Amino acid sequence: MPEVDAAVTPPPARKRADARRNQQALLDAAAAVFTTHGVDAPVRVIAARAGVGMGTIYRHFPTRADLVVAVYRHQVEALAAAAPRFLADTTTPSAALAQWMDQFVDFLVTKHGLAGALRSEDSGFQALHAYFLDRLVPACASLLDAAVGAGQIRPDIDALSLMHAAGNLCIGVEPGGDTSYNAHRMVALLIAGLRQLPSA
Amino acid sequence: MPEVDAAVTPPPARKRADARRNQQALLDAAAAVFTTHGVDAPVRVIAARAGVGMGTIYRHFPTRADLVVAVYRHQVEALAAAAPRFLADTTTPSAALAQWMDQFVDFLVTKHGLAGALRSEDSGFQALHAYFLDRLVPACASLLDAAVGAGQIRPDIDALSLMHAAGNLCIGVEPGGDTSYNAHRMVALLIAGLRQLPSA
DNA sequence: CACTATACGGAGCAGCGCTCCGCTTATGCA
DNA sequence: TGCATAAGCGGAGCGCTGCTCCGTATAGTG
Repeated sequence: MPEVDAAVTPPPARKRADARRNQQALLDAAAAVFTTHGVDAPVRVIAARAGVGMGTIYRHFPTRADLVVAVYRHQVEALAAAAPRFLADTTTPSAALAQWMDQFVDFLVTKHGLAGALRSEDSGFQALHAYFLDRLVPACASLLDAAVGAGQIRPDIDALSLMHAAGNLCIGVEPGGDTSYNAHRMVALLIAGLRQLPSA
Repeated sequence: MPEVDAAVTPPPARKRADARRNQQALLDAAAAVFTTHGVDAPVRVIAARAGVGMGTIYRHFPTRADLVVAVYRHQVEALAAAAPRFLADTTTPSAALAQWMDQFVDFLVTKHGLAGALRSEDSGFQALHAYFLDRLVPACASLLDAAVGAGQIRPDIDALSLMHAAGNLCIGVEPGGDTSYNAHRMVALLIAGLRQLPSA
């Protein structure tokens, strides 16, 4: 059955060279524009920066979410992969949870408007929502379960809600923000609240 | 000095009858449209519902925030006024804070998209932000200070940040939402976290 | 009743997301 | 190397927004 290998790496209908080039150009352009103008930047701007037409951007990334996911995929995967490591390297599961959440907050806060987009009901961001949840909720759940198992935090909360809350707490926060509001501290407070065991 | 009364109720350049009528019609229309389509509803829709033209809506309410504030002013004032009552009627200051916050969450959650709008950096919502902060932060601060004074919660958080966080936790929540996420619970968790005294 | 300050209406402009289709070009084959 | 053709490209254009501007209508006044 040599097809096994072929199935794993099916010469994926290798695209034309210019198509691949444009796709990469779009990713680079989007990454740049997202950091300066946020993930809500006009599509035209991204296309212009990549030096392609409107049609091209929509062919490669049918919805805005597809583009956002493609740009941040690496970082999201890394965050998901970091969860078990945190669990192993940290003294207590609840500390691991807190640290991982801090990483999550860092990620969101440095991405101009991403947290808001994640929250948006706007169709076209659906896929973004789905991808983030799919990758990060299980990672969060593993930490949460460990902490619950160790009796360190109350069991009556699910990972989805926790991620949801943490994400919300990051909305509108800018790295260089001059307000007193601090997303890290708020998420830490939330986790502190989780330590209040219901019976205690 | 009979002018004192005149200063309190200065016959405020009494407007034309049709102007007053239209203003009221706009308020009614906006209230209705906001509840069905959210505070981001197209201006044209509100104008049409009130039976007036585009120009009229912008003359009475130059920015969208002005309209939103006008529609919800009563409820916001009531919320602000309720704070001292909660403090008097509740056994402990921190319980009063929790209950008042619950009221705040109720208010936001039942107002389709208001929490999101409050968070928006969008110019034109600035006034909304300012008004809410101006009315509610002092109310929250009075409860917070009382609780801190009673040694029930940690002192290293300001009312503005707390309101900010609670508001964020309500973003995107719909009253009949079928998700597991519950804004009330999350805000309660946050306050529970506040009970963790820093020294303890 | 006439006159004027006040208010009204909606056409129109600019910016956005997204689609659609005629044109261009890379690629495999002879 | 040259050609046929599928694959890909570009941007004009549509529909929907927020918001402005100015010619028109009318409420209030003497």
